[in-house]
Amino acid sequence: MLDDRKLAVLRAIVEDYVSTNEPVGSKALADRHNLGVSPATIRNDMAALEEQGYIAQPHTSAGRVPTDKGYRLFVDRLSQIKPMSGAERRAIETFLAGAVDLDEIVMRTVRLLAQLTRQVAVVQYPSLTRSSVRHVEIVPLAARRVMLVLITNTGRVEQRVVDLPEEVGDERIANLRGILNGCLDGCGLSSVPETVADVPDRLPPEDRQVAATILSVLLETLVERHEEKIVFGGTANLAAADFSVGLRDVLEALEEQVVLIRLLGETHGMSELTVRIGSENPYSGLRGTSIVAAGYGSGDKELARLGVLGPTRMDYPVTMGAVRAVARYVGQILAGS
Amino acid sequence: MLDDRKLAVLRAIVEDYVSTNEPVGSKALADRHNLGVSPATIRNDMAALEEQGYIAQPHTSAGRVPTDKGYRLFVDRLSQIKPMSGAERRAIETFLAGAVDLDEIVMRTVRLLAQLTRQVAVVQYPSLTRSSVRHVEIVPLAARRVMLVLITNTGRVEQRVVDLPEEVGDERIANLRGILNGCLDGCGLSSVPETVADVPDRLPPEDRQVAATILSVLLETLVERHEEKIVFGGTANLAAADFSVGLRDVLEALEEQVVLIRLLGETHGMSELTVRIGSENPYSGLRGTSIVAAGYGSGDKELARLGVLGPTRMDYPVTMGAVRAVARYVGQILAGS
DNA sequence: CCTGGCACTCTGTGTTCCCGAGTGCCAAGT
DNA sequence: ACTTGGCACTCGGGAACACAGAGTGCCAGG
Repeated sequence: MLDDRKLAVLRAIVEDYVSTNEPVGSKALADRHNLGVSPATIRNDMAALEEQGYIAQPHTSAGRVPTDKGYRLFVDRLSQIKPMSGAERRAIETFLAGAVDLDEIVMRTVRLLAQLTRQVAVVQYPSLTRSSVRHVEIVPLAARRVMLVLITNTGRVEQRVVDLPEEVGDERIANLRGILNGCLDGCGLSSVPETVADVPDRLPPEDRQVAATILSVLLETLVERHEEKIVFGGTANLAAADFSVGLRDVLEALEEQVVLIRLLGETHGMSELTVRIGSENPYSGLRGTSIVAAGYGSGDKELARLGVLGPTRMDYPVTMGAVRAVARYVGQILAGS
Repeated sequence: MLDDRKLAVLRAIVEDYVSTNEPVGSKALADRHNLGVSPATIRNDMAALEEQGYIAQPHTSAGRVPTDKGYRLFVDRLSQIKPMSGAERRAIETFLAGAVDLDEIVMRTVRLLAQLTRQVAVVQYPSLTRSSVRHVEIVPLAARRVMLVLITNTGRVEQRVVDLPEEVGDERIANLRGILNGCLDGCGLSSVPETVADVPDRLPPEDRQVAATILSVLLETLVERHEEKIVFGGTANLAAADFSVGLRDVLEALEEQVVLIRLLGETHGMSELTVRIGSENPYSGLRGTSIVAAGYGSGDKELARLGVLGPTRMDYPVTMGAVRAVARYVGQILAGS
């Protein structure tokens, strides 16, 4: 059905179209790639490819353009991820290593991805639910007010101010803090609720009310922040890539956390690249854009995802290489800090 | 030089141009506003206004368009800030009040501003340098590693991991924490360096090395984060306002923290609105855009600034009203939390 | 099954033309 | 002295049109 030459033609079409941004005709193909056959033959192949929906012509008697289906085949079978050069790798490593805290790691990652791919970068903060407790701190602020600080093993810090029902002295706070850290240290965040369930019972009766208040805020924090935090950058690259579809929709989508999360997609296993091409992706405003995403994490646990978003007409091999490389290095940095 | 009627004509031109986005001619002016004079008279006035640089015509025999100078005069003398309606105020208040921590306050403020003004919103985090210490926490993470957490009175939290030169037991940490909080509580961040200068001397000799390490990180945090944090949102509104100048430049400027900071401008006193029109602003990529900014803070101290950025052709009275209102409410929320 | 040739079909571009909005100026009116 | 109507002029932008060029599909011959 699709012999090797037809596939080669498709590959050539994708590559040329990506680099020239113009519909590509049979003659140009014969010239620029040495396929060893004449334009007429290529035309026949193109007719077959079009027949099966891999390419299309914008108007009669214009060159051909890959369809989403065509890109899909290209990504799955015709292209090879282009690895980063040694110099690039070192640059990535040193750039990321300069970060002092999680916020900065994430921020730098966004910049790096945007710059490497010349596209919009999207990075999700390491998931709260999949990480574990490193420390819980209760800081007295006023007589009846404390600040609850939760530090995870990924370096993420959540803080919340809690108003207490009564005045509580420092030593009682210290006691509660000790108990909490005792039972929560290293505890996976998803199992925090059951772990702390019996804490009030272990306290003297007069402290239970206070403990319950603090615990409820703690649990609330976990739940509310299940809504994962995502940042993006490099939108200036959108303006350069003259978008077929209005980029207003794209910008709107980017500002919708919910959409963004769904875009990065479900977990598909560590360092596994997910590519969503044009209409494959779940949000209608993003027809005409593709997403290349990967999971990252420390060790073998995927903590979150990152990726880039760009026009369907993008250089997939290079983009995929960059995303994969960045995902790996971020994982390393995270594990090392 | 500029009698009342000429000013009225200028005002009418600005208003019409803002609402229609088309050069406005003498006839249209006479029709839409009852200036009580004929188009011919208006033409004379327009000639005078053009002579003095308040308006210009894009091409010969087209209508007139306000120049930056024209907008400036309009803002300074011809317009009145449009206050928010009661309903809008209540909406702002409740929307902001729902935030649980500083990050969320800032994020919500950005959304709010963007939505109210249909422009790009820019919000600076409350300045570290102008706020004061609420609490310093030192959390042991491992034998030779602690996390330093700095909480300011504006709710901002900075954390940093510190590697210690030697193992330090919990009680020594607690001691240091006590001393730090004792002398830093309520201390303005800018005076932290001198305040902690003598802390090592007050410690037993064996702790001095550790204290010095921690203090140096603390000071470093203050300095590094002097680079203020700024977030923005509502870029989708840029696409709607068909920008004369390429919006690529605008997006680029927005992603440059440094530029953004300069855009919001210097302190001009609390709740004072700063308007930068087109070429008045310091970054060449933003010709054709105006910035409306205001300071906000709790009490009478300006902590940071916020504002919006949009095309020069914007509805200044409404925008200024929205920015001022939001700045006030954010200040209130901040003071109350 | 490949290839060269050929007729056909479009799009995009350049040209021309013309309409209309808007101006500047002038002379007359108040 | 200012306002007003009249008038000639200018220029941008849209419509109509023609045309070159790129690209295609098909066919007959190798």
